[in-house]
Order: sequence, then C-alpha cells, then structure tokens
Amino acid sequence: MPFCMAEAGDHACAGQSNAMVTVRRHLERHEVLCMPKNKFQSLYAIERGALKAYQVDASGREHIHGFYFAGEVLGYKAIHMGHYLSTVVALTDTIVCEVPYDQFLELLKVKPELHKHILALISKQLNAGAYVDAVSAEQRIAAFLIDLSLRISGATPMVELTLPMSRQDIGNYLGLTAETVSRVFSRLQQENVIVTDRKLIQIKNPVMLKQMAE
Amino acid sequence: MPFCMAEAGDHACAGQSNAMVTVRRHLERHEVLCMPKNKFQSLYAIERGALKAYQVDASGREHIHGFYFAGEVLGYKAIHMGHYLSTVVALTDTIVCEVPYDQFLELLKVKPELHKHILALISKQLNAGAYVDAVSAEQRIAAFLIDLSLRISGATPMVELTLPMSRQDIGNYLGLTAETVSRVFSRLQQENVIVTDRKLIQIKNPVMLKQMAE
DNA sequence: CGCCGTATTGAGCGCTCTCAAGCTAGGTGG
DNA sequence: CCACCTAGCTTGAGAGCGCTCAATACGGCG
Repeated sequence: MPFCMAEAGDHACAGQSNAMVTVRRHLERHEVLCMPKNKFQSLYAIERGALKAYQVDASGREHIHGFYFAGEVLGYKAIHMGHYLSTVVALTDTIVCEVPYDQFLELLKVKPELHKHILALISKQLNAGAYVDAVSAEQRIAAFLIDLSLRISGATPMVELTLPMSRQDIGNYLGLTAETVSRVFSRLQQENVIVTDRKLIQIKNPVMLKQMAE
Repeated sequence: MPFCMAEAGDHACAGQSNAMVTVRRHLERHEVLCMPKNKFQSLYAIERGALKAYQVDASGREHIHGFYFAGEVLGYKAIHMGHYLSTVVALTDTIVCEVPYDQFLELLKVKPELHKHILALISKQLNAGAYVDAVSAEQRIAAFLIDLSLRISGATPMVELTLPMSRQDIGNYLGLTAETVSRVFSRLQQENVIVTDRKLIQIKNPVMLKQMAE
C-alpha cells in the first residue's frame, strides 16, 4: 500500500517501492480518530471524507481548530508536544491513511527531494484559516465559504457545495453562534449571493462573495 | 559565522563546520525586513530584538499576523507561496541571522538528525497565537500577556516585561481597538492582577491572569 | 518650553450574543 | 400511511460588550 502523501488537489503517492507500512482506516460519521493526550505517533492523510478537530474549554464551549478534507494531512500540530491536542471526529464517512511518524522521518532521510514538498505543505497549514479573526460575521462567513469551495472538492472551485458540518460547527470554528451563521446565510441569500437548502450551498455570485470576504 | 538555528529558550547553533553562508543583519527600530511580494529566499533567525509581521487590508486596517522575538525563526509561512505575505518591521533594534532557504534545504539533506528538531519547531508555530479567537477582550489580553511573558525573554516566565509594541499593535493583533486594550489594562490593574507603567508591565497575580485566559 | 505621538478615559451606538419561540426534515412506531 | 418526536435550522426581541468618536493627560524630544 502506497504512502499517501496527499495534498489538496494533488494526490501524490510517493514511496510505493519503500517498505512503508501505512494503515488505512475507515471512520463512520461521528467516529473519533484521536483524542487529546493520546501519544502522537502518526500523521493522517485523508483519502475521502471530512473531519473536524476541536477542544472543549472549561466553560463547555467547543472550540473548533479546523476542518480537514480529502487530500489534506492532519497531525502536524501534535509533533512538538508529543501528543494530540484536539479531539478529531469524522463529519461524514471517511477514509484516512495512517502514517507512522518514525516512518515519515525515515522517508525524509531516504528521499531528501521530498523536503521541499513537505515543507511547502506544512507552510500552507501555517496560513490556513487566517480569516477567522476578520472583524464582521459576514466577512468570516464569506471567507469560510470561499475557503471551503476551494478545498472541499479538489482543485476546481465549486459553485455548489454540500456542507459536512452543522451551523453550530461553523459558528464554533468562526467564533460566532449558530444563530448568527444562520442569519448571515439568510442575508446572503436575500442579496442573491448564495442559495441555501439545508446542507447544500450554491454560490450564485462568487465575485460579490469574494468582495465581502475582503 | 554559525548558522543560528535558534529556538525559544534553546539557542542552538548548528553547522559551524559547514560552508553555511549566513548574513547577520542589523535592523533599527521601524526598519523593514521584508515586504509582501518580495521573493522568498531566506528564513530569519532572530538573535536579539522584536519584530511584527502585518498586512494592511483594503479598508486600511493593519492586521498583525504575529510578533517575533529573540530565539525564534521567521519566514516559514512564505515557503509555500514563494514570496512573503507580510511586511515585517523591527519594533526595537534587532539583529537577525539570514538563512538562505536553499542552504537550509542543503543542511537538512546533510544532517537528517535535524529533521525532528526542525519539524518540532515548525509544529510549534502551528500552535502559536491560538488565543486570538478567544471570546472576550479580557481573555485575549490575559492570554497574550502570558504568551509574551514566556517568549519575550527566553525560558523563565517573566513577571516583569517591557512591551516592544504599542497598544494599537496589541489591538491589531488581537482584533481589538487600542482603547479596549487600554481599558482592559486599567481594569486588570484595578483588580491587582498587573501593574502598568507605559511599556512596562508587572504581573502581580500570575494565577489569576492564567485563570482569566482560561 | 512647546510640540506631537501615544495612552487613557468617557459617552453613545451597533453588532453579535442570549434567550426564546416556531419551523422543517427525517426517523420511529403504531 | 400518518402521528409523533427529535435534532437542527430559522427568526425575533432584548441585552451587553466592544467600537466609534471625542476630549484629555502624559512623555519624549527637538
């Protein structure tokens, strides 16, 4: 089984010839991949599906660190602490490819030509979700929808997307309440920027949406 | 001159024996290190001083991505885009060690034992500044002060620190106005949690402060 | 000493949260 | 097949926190 060094829009599989033992795991909706304090041992390349990483704070609020989609790699954040920091659960049926970290390091040693690629991948994650600290709810949500439209389904920006997460999840991620998310969705629909039907979102006016996200 | 692979609280210098050509640059207060769209060529290890990385958006707001202090490395975010994304300026007189990226890659190839260390360093940056999306101004500022007290002066948490940045900078970083920052500082002082005198901050009650940050 | 940038403090407003009441869709059992 | 139930979503009314605008105080520096 190949080591799936997946990247958004670029599912490259490297190291087929190596003795890279990776385990493919099937997760059902709501199934947990890892928990805080679990010892960090592996990165996870997502082949199919969607996950959310979150932490519950003292006051019971669920803070979502991020969503992860097919083609993305999860777990870099845990490297420096030696254990995972979030609970990660599947939002839909999901397949992940478990990559033991010591084998990952071994691969880097054997194939230095991967260094650039890996560093670029991690670098991308450093820039992820910069929009969560935008001022207004509208800006955050517009940016969020654009981000999703780029990530949720490979390379081509989708004008129609199925949200795998609830309004509450979106709110918890963006630092808003589910009510505010719902209200902004309604307003965007009134302004003919999007059309919503439950989990389905159609982006009618991508230009306007981008402008709102600034 | 050694390649300063600096880390907070662990100024390790590796590769003295290599032909690692690094340039040490002196920056005065307000001097610019790099600008958006500048081609990414180097990482910067900070030997002394403090910098801020920011971007000005369409509406003229200055959004600060982060502050960087002695012992930290700057530039990872630029890897995947191939150019810098922020303007980086010195907040005080600062010395940085410029590390050309191709030589950095060369070092990784020659010394695979550094892989773990470097990845842990970058991993740490992935977790940086998680507190900016806390709910209340008080939480953000408390967490900010704790963060600074840990980073600004090496390893030992400082109870007395000199802020290199303005209230406006703090506000721009945390998504607040300078007025709000000022008001919260005043309130914290009234509650005997800190004592402020211009740029000087003494943490009188670290336990309470930590509790406020949640 | 006088200037100017920075910080502090106050008053009023607006956006988002809170609390609460319907509403819709999907699932279950009679 | 339909009544019922539940979870998630939508919509409304009121409250609170932080923003805006504005005035004042402070400090460094010429």
